[in-house]
Amino acid sequence: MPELPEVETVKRSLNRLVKGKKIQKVTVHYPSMIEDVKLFKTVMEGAFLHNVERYGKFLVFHLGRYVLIGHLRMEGKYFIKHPTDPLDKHEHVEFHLDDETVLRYHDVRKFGTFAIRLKDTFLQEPPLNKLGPEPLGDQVNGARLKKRLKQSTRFIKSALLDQNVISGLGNIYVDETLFCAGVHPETITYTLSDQALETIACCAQDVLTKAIMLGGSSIRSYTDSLGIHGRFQQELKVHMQEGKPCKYCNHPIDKIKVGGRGTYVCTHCQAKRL
DNA sequence: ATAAACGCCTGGCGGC
DNA sequence: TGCCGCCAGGCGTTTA
Repeated sequence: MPELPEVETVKRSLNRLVKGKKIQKVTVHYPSMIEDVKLFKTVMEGAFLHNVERYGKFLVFHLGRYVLIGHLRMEGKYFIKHPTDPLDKHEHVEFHLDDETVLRYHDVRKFGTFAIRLKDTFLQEPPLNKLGPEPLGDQVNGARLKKRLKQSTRFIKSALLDQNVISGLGNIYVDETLFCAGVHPETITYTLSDQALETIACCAQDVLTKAIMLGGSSIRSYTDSLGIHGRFQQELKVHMQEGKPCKYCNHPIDKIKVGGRGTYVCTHCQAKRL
C-alpha cells in the first residue's frame, strides 16, 4: 500500500517521465473513482502536465488554472505504455499524451480517487484542507505533537495514522516508527512525554527518509509503479515479521489488532508502560 | 470530541 | 482441482 515514501517515489517518476507533456485525450473506463467525470474530461483534455506535487499521500498534478488531485489508496499505480498495448483489466483511466504514449492508471481494488480543483484554492478545500503537517521538514516535532495530542485518549498508533495529525504515515511506517521509538502502539497518547514524542517524530523522519532513498516498499500487492521497484521492504523490522525474532532482542514479533488495524510489535523492545 | 461501524473493491488465502 | 467465505485496508460518511 502506497504511503508517503511510495507516493514520493511515484511523484518523482512522473516528473521525470511526463512533466511538460500535453494531454490530448482522456479515456475513463471506470467512472466512479472520479468525482466529476464531465469536469475531469473538460479540464484534462488539452491541458499540459506542468508539475506533480505530493501532499501527504495525495498527488497534485498542476495543469495551469486547475489541479488534478489523485489518491492511490491501496493499490494505485501508473504505467506508461503505447496506445496500442492491450488494456489491462485493472487499467481504469488513460491519459493520452502528445508523444504517442499513454499514461495509464492501474488499480486492482478501484479504491483510488481523482478530483479537479482550482489551483488557487485547492489547499483550502477538501480533501486537502485538514491535512496535517508533513513529517519531513520542521513542522513536526515533540513540542508540536504534544500541543496537538496532549488531551488525546487514543492509542498512539491511531493518532499517527490520523492524516489530520500528521500526513503521509500509513500502517507500515507507523509500525516501523513505533518500533524505532520503542513505544508500544497501544500507549495512551496523552501519557507520552515531550521527549517521547520527540523521539517518535525523529524516528518517523528516519524511517521515511530511508524508505524514500530506497524507492519505498514493495510489499503485498504493491509491487512497483512506472518501473520502480522499492527495496525498503528488506529493511522492515516489525511490519509483516510475525513470529520472526526481533532484530535487536530476538523476542518473536507479535501481531495484534490496534484500532482495527493489523499491528506488528516487539513486546520486549516496545513494552507497555501504563 | 471521539470512536466504532460501514461501504467501497477484489485477489489471495484457508478450509473442505 | 475448484468452490466458498473471509480478510485486508485508506478514507469518507454515517451512526452511537
